[in-house]
Amino acid sequence: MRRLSDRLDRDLSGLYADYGVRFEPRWYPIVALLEETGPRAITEMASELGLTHPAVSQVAKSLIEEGLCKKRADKKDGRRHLLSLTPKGKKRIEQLRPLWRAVFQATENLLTDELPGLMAELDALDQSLNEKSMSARVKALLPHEVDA
Amino acid sequence: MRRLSDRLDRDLSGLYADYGVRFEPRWYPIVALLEETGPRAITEMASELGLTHPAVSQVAKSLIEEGLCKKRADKKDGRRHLLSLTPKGKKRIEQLRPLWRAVFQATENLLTDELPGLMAELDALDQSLNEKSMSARVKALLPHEVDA
DNA sequence: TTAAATTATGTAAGTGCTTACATAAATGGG
DNA sequence: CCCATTTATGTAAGCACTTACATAATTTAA
Repeated sequence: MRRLSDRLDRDLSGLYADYGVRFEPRWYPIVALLEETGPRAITEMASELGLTHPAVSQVAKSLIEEGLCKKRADKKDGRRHLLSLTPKGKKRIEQLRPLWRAVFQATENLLTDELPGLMAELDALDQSLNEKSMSARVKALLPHEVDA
Repeated sequence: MRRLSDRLDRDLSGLYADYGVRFEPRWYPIVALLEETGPRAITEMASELGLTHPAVSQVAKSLIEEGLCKKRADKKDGRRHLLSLTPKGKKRIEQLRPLWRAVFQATENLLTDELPGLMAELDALDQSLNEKSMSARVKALLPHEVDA
């Protein structure tokens, strides 16, 4: 699974350069989330994207340096910083829209035509691990020499 | 997929410490391969495991420092270094055998009971990408503004 | 009201890989 | 035989995350 996901990432990572628009692949999840839902706090994004907050903080810093995002304090909570898209960020998104559409379409085609059950299986794996972690499963099979 | 594989890795990475045996998770693929097939060269292992040769070289160095492996020149090719298990390495493997068995069993149970189609879908994904890369699929859907 | 506990974010350092670069041995063709 | 090309491995640096640590704001409980 890791090899496959690495493979897909590597395969797609050159597309932005080919497309002639400056954009880092790791920016995508955050930019897409901000476009969809508006200004968000670092930990909110981290939680939703399944990353740690320092990872999001680092990407946020990178996006701010590129001018695609800006940060402001949350009036309701002095600890929080809300990240949002700049006009430049929104314009970059519009430039990339056709590329992202093509990626979605290609993914959709692949899943529909060739891998009809993949998403269901991955969701089921997620659920199964929610119910019982892999390590718990392993430990249940071991002689009682390992702490629970 | 990446989140899931990360999740599984993180979940299992504490098992060695819990089990009370000193072993790094990234050693496993190489140690297992050496046990199964005997002494191997760096690039052979890299190719079979889907890693780059520097990655394997780094793990090899780590294993040698731990005393689990040793390296010798290949008599047939003066460039090649064959990595093999030391007696200490073989002993470490025997210590870990019950844990690895439990991991295999847990995996088997999960695949058989809850995710019967997962491996087939992942194999199919691999095949599909062999036939046509994801970026090629995307580019086929784009207006003709991107180099083929 | 105050202090302890919790939560938000930044920074530093580590991890496990990758790509880039370098050197040397082997191979193949003229 | 000689040389250009290919192949094997090591080292350096980069990448995208993680964990650890630190500071500060907010919340909760006494």
